[in-house]
Amino acid sequence: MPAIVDKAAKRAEIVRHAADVFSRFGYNATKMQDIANAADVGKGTIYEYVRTKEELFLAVYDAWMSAYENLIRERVADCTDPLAKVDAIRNSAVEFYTSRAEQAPLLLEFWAHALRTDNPAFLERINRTRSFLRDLGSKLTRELVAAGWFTDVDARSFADLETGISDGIFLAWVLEGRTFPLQKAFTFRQSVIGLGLLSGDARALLNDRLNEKLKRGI
Amino acid sequence: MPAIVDKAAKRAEIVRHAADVFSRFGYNATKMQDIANAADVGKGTIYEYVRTKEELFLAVYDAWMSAYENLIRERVADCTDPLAKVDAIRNSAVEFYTSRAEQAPLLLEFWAHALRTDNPAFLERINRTRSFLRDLGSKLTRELVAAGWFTDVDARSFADLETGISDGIFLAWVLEGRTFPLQKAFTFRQSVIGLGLLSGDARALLNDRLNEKLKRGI
Amino acid sequence: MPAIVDKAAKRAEIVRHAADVFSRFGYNATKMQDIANAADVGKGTIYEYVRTKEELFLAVYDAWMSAYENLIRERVADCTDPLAKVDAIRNSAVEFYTSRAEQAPLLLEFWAHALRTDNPAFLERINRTRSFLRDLGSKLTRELVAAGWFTDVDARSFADLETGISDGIFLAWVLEGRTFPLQKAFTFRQSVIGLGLLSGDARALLNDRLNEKLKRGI
Amino acid sequence: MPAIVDKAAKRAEIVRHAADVFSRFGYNATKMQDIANAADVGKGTIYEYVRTKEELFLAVYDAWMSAYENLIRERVADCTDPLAKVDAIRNSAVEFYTSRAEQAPLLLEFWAHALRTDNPAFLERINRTRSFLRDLGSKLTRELVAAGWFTDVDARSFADLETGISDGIFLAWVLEGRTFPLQKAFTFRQSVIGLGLLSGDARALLNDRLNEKLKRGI
DNA sequence: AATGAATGAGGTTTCATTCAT
DNA sequence: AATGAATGAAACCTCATTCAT
Repeated sequence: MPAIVDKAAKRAEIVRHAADVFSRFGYNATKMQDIANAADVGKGTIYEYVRTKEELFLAVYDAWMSAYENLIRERVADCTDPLAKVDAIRNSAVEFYTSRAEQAPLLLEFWAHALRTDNPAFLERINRTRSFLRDLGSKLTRELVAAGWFTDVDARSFADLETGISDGIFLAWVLEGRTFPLQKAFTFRQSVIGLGLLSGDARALLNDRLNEKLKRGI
Repeated sequence: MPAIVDKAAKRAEIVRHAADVFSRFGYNATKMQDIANAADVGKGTIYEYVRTKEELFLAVYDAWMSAYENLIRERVADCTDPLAKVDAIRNSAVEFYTSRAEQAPLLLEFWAHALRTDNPAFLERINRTRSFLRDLGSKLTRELVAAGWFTDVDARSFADLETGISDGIFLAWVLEGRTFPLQKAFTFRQSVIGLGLLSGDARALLNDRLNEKLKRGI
Repeated sequence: MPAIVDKAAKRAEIVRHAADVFSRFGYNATKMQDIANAADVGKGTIYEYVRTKEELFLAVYDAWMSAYENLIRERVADCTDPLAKVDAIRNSAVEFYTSRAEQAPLLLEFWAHALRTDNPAFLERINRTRSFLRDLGSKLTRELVAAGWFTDVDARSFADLETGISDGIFLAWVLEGRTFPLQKAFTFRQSVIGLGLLSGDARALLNDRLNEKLKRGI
Repeated sequence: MPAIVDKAAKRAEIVRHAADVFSRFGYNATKMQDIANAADVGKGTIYEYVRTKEELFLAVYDAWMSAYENLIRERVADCTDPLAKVDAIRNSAVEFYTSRAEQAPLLLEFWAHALRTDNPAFLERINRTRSFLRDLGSKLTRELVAAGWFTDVDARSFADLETGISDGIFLAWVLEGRTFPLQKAFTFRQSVIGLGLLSGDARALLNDRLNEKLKRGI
């Protein structure tokens, strides 16, 4: 009886180990041999599942971002209330990055690499997630505006701003050695943003609590 | 009589050319020979002014960030009004990054590199600028609060958030191929943030204009 | 079924070619590419069997000295008479060096290198052969004293002196461009030494023959 | 008034410092800059007195060997008795090498280099000292034979053997890290040789003392 | 399918030497 | 005479990828 594992499963296994090694040593310092050792396969075997080291790098990023998107999708699907969806997205981001704290620097390497390689698949994959977040954010923003929670705002611009802010906080978190709690930074940010966008009625309801958070800081 | 150009000037000259070549091809793809050619010196000459390729990379970043800090310092010094200072900082950032659009991807590479190299000077240099921005931002935030423009807010947290947002917008701008005007993104961001932090009086004064901007988007 | 040539055999093959090239051009002038060409393998292949050029140099010396020790061991094992053993050792040395005349200068380079490198393995390897010769020489000297051939002499000191003399003659031979027959120098040396150590009885037996040789010279 | 030091004196000064640095680091590891620093002159200045690094190496060796020859010449000139001259030569060698123990490894490097370089001046310089020793030794041997101290022996062969033995002992001394007293090894060697060459009458005179030394060893 | 031996292009850095001042 | 800035040839070693088994 042949082994039941199919090609896709073995590829995923290799990618998983590659993620591990890349995370630890960085893309450049990682040798294909290291990955082969980690995955407990021969060096040549990797090339049965992946064309180049670069493709492996892309596969690692793809796996992460797919997991990220799925996490958000699931969490958001569990909510009916748009405000709860906002919380779900924020929490997903915090959880995801926190749980992958060790891998975080690799994301920066990935972005840097994407800007230099000839292979367009890198920027494409990055933008797939950006689109996902932009569409989700836009839709949600429109819901919040429609529900009267938000001032009338350009949904697309606001969604992009939100994504940018998340990335910026993440960047600071990585560059400062992950020395502050991501959770708090995201909460603080939400207070600042929320207070700005809240309509008169919503503001009357939440003003005190948000102002208190602003004052307290991270 | 000594030569007219001193060592420091020649070093700066080499760094200038290195910045050029690094920007075009990226750190890894750039060969020392390329830089030597660009600077019209022998390959060995570079090593009279710089110990390693890495040190040259650091020197390039240092030159940029020093210029960036000086630009902000000068612009801010020209203002008396705290709100004008806020504009000055924002404009400095926009101008700086816009004028160095071609070099922008290199900044990402630098950050990625800083997280992987053993040389602590990289993260140290990064954090020098972060500290500068944090201190300046904190001071300004406190002025704005004291002047009654801002709600009472934790100055340090807010300054960090602002820096993070700027970086995040910059990141999006770079990753999306600099296809949107940085200026507009910064302005939109300021509207969102401003609206949130404005006190009642300030809000009454500016509400309509800011709301209009929020609605318009980038 | 595995390949017929195992790693050790291929390594030995590479070392053999390295010995060749090193001998011809010297350690410093030899490029790894030269060795690769000689061995008809890729440059990288060498590094599959050897970590550095230095290690290759050591391997060459090790191969030679191991062969040298083995030659002496075998020749001595074939003798029962202690005087025959003395001849066997002398002849081994002469044969070995004569058959490797072209390689001789490399031995000097090896010694010089051993004194400068940080790698202690070089001096260790040298001293392994020295110990071998010292032990063998000491044992033989004691046999000759016991058998009444030699005056009572400190065996260890004498063995060391003998090794030193051999090296000295070898050195002269190399530095003078191998222009005199090693064989004759060794024989002359033995006459001088022999005459000195021979006990009264032994001297009476051999005096005329040895004196004749002394008078004749090399 | 110009400085009184002439070119030759300054050259000697540079060579002196070069000897120092070469001795410490070895020929290859020594950089011209190191020598310039040690001599407290500019790098270019060295080239006013010496054509190449190799020539400097030769000059260092030449200075040493000239001093060595002169030492022997003077010591021998002080003796009338041929046996005293033998002692003088031996003592000169021991003193010279002992006083330059730190420089000893460089001699090996010099020999190795001489065998590889295209420049014939290296081997020529080596052989000048060898000739000096050979001539001196031959002459002395003939004196000792004539005076009845030595058995009739081929003077040239014996002188060469003696030089070889000295070099061999020196070699052992260097390779074993100068861990034994050169003096004792030379004395022991003389006992062995002396006992062999001494004529019947001389032997009768010295036999007991030499045999005692043989038994004692180094 | 799995392997790992073989490959060789590629790049940073060193350092002896030159020469304009 | 003295200098030291400039030079560029030179060489070790790495490592992604291939391919015969």
